[in-house]
Amino acid sequence: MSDQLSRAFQAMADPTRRDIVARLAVSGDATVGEIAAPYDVSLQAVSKHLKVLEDAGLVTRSRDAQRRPVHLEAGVLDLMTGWIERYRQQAEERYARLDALLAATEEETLGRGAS
Amino acid sequence: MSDQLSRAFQAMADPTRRDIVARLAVSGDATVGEIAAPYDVSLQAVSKHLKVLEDAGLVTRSRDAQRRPVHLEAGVLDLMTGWIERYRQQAEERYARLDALLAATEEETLGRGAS
DNA sequence: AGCGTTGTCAACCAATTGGTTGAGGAGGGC
DNA sequence: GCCCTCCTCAACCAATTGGTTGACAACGCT
Repeated sequence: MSDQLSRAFQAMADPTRRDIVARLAVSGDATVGEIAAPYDVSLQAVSKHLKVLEDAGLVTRSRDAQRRPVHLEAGVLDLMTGWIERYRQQAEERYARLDALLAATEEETLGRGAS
Repeated sequence: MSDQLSRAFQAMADPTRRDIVARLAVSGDATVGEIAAPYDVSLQAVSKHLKVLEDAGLVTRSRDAQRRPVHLEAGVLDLMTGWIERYRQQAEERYARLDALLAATEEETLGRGAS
């Protein structure tokens, strides 16, 4: 689980963390306290979730006095969709080739049947 | 980790499982033995990985005598990219609004400065 | 019927995860 | 200077994960 893609997918595997990402996307930067407020867990637990998101590169934190505003970084999201889309496309191309092959075989069979 | 999206992201968080998905996308259906061959782990470990992928809906297995051909299902991949793209777009729209707001404020400030 | 091949199930193990509580550090406000 | 707010670090805990080995079920072949 050491590479970035693994950390990113791992981070997105938790509903709370996905929810945090969604809120940051919709509402923009927020402090840890604001992020933690809606959840029924300790602030420390949310802080851990943010650390997971940060280690995955999905989020950055700057310093503003004693506040630590959390900012969503879209780059890693693109990394994930890039990976997925790449292989989904490969699968589609393979299906297209398979269909073409089947169609060709079918045609050949029909041709022989007609001769 | 009970909902489908969580299971799907969790499944993709492991490099071995991602590699399996990639191979299925490129080369098409394969048996458990074929899938396990390149890896330096036991067949049982790979079987467990396939179970994770199956529980996530990323893969289906049919029965052909004692073989269990594994087939990639692209639907859940779309589910993942759909989620990600949705919120990435939300973030972009928010940035666009923010930029517009900043530009308007800047213009207003310049206008006042010139008066 | 017996054997080989293919794959799963079960029990176990070490490491990781997601949560808790308690302590403490970093900065502003009085 | 002292406190209050915001947040992180550390230690601990139960549950899950990714791996192992051993047993065995399903099926084709001869």
